[in-house]
Amino acid sequence: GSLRTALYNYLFARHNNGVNVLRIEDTDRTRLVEGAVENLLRTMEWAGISFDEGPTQGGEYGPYVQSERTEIYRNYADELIANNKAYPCFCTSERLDEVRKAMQASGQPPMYDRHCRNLTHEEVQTKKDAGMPHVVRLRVPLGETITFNDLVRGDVSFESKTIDDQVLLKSDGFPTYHLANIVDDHLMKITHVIRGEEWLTSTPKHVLLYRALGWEAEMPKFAHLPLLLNPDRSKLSKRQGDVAVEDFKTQGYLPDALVNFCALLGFNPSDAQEIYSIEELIAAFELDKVNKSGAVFGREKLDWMNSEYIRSKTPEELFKSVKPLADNRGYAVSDEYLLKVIGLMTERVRTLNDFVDFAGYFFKAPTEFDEKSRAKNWTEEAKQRLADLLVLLSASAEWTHDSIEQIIRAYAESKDISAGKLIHPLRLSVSGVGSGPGLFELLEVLGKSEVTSRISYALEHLK
RNA sequence: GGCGCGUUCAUCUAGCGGCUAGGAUACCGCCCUCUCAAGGCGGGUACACGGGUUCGAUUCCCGUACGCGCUACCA
Repeated sequence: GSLRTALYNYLFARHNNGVNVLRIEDTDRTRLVEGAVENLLRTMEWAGISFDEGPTQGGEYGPYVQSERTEIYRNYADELIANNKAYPCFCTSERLDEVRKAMQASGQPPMYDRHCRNLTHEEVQTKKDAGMPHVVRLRVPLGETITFNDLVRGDVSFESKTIDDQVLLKSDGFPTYHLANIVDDHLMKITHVIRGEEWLTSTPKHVLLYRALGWEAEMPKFAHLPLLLNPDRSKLSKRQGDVAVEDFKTQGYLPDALVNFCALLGFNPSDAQEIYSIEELIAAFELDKVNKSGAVFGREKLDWMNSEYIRSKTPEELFKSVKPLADNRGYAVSDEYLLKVIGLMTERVRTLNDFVDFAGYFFKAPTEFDEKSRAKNWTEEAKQRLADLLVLLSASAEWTHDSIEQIIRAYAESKDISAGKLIHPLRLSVSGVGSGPGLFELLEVLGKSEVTSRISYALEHLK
């Protein structure tokens, strides 16, 4: 989901010759994860999403990491209090919990009861002097209708009485998302905020904040993207399978394919084309072509698209991605050999991993054999013929798919049987499975000595 | 519960008052064929429901149902 959001921001910025800004919103100290930023940066780079301003590239409006900007937020919080737009709140989280429970029990929406909203200066001072921890809350005006225009959804309205007196500054001195976001968007001269739909109901709070700070005129435009959904239509989450971007990488998906696929989840340039280069996506991207309803992240179409991208590449291009996978599995083969395997398998795989997982027989002689094919093809008669063929193949001076085919077809003709009667058992004996690339090509790539030894092994061990 | 957003094939979607409702994935069948894959051809499946507005609604309006999101000192 985050990848898709980042992608749309990127596409929108590039389409409009704008500036794509990366800001690290790390204001929750309880959820800090070691290396998360580096991981994010790596992921974005892999996906081909670049930024013009941010923690690594810098920019006019830095720092781009919120935890380095706490002073700024505190100053604005103070300003808001001074202007009576916000107020300190000394309620403990225990009290807040009780209030919420009580309201829920009586059928009320669980909101803050605004207990500290009207504290006098003296009361505030006394509590501060006593060292009581406090937060800063937005003084939400009562009885107003807040309307804003969303670039995806049109006008959206909320009644201010349904909006909580949002916490802006936490008791640890860090801002919440709401304060930090508005302050930074303003200071960094953000023109467009493109984010997930889960933020839609927070937006009136943000509008109120812009007003309270006197910035409403320069408020950015909002675009709330439809959510990406699990197959059960709940918000896409890691709890239901591997959906972190790194997981797709390790599962052998090409970044271009993932990006292409994600781009088309919620956006469509409105013709029949499915495969889009990033340049085409940038050229076609318009916010008003973005859908309003959530999209199920379906794996089948991604698989298809990935196979399309794989097929569009040459063996040489695929080599550098496949080689490490082969190495990882301990398959010590020459580059030349691996290149040939890739050539034979390209149109049969859906992911990069399939090159090595799906066709292990290229790297290791089979010791187990597909039962279905065995039952069907491994007859006494077939074994007899394979023994003959083994002799013929061993005697062959040439070893190309053409020469192999000639030998096999000639033998079939001499026995007055169809070539299939030889091909199927032969495939089973050398690959252990009943399907795969054309047999003659397969035998050529495997090489003469490997083929003859595998046939011998099968003849001896396969009953 | 409250508030908000949404609703075209199983899935991703096209459609922006008049179409036999189009494409893609998946699925099924046929062709090709040594198998698989690819490719070619063909097939089935959708406008949530009820009211309006209109000569005419998938399209505009209202309601209902359903789904999802938010409702934290998380983002």
